[in-house]
Amino acid sequence: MTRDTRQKRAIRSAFERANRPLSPEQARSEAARESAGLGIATVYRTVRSLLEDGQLSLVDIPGRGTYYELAGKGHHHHFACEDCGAVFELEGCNSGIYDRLPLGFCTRGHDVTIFGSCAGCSRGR
Amino acid sequence: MTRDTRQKRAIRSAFERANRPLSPEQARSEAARESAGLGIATVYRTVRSLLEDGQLSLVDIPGRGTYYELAGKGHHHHFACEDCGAVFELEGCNSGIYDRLPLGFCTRGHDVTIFGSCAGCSRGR
DNA sequence: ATAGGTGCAAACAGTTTGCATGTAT
DNA sequence: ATACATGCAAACTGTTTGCACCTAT
Repeated sequence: MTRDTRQKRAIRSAFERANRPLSPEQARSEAARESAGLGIATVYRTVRSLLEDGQLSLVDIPGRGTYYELAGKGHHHHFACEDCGAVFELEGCNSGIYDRLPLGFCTRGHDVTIFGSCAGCSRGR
Repeated sequence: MTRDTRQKRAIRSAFERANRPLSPEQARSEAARESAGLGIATVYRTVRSLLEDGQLSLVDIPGRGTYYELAGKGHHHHFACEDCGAVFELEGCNSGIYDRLPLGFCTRGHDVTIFGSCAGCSRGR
């Protein structure tokens, strides 16, 4: 039902190569090195089907829009560098986060983004 | 330099009345009760100037876009109800969050959203 | 009177969809 | 051969901007 095309291979391997979240446009330009002329609509369609397949997961960075990353890495959060714009994965999660929920609320998940400067950008500041 | 208009009063008081974050469209329809025919562009312009003034702050809810709330409430986070769509403020912040930053990274802020069911929606489930 | 504010529509960015063509099966 | 996938352009949503008109000062 789903065909193995040059474009899909290129997109999947762009996410495998990058070990951090990519925006649709970043994914397109990375994947285009392997599949010239790749259209952005194909990226969106492929990303969506990989999402539904559980092969990718969605990463929403406040103020920066939607990124995607390889799924299956376990629960973790993200770091957005305010200097160079890159988004990184942070391992693990210290959740004292749920302690203060108001009465009657129940929780199904959470989302944490840390902002600052990455190692490359904070060096020499 | 900044004039006191019916529209601005209506928008500001919409945020004062709501004690939770509002999307631009929610703000428009709330404020329109006090200022009929209010245009969405005016909401965006007013919200932006209130932001710059420090009277509002921006709340980005992953997967749901941009909301705004009255500023000056101290550091806190948000809860997004997956059933009714409402966004709530949560008091305080349990930050063990920074413990795991990779070497060389430095932090300037963070953003936490909790997803689940609010008290109204989880009652009777 | 006049500068700043407003509503409308056009312009934009990001994302989705329709359609004719291309291609894996 | 055929059905799914692709690229392009049009459509959509959320947000911003230009402009003629309006209004607080």
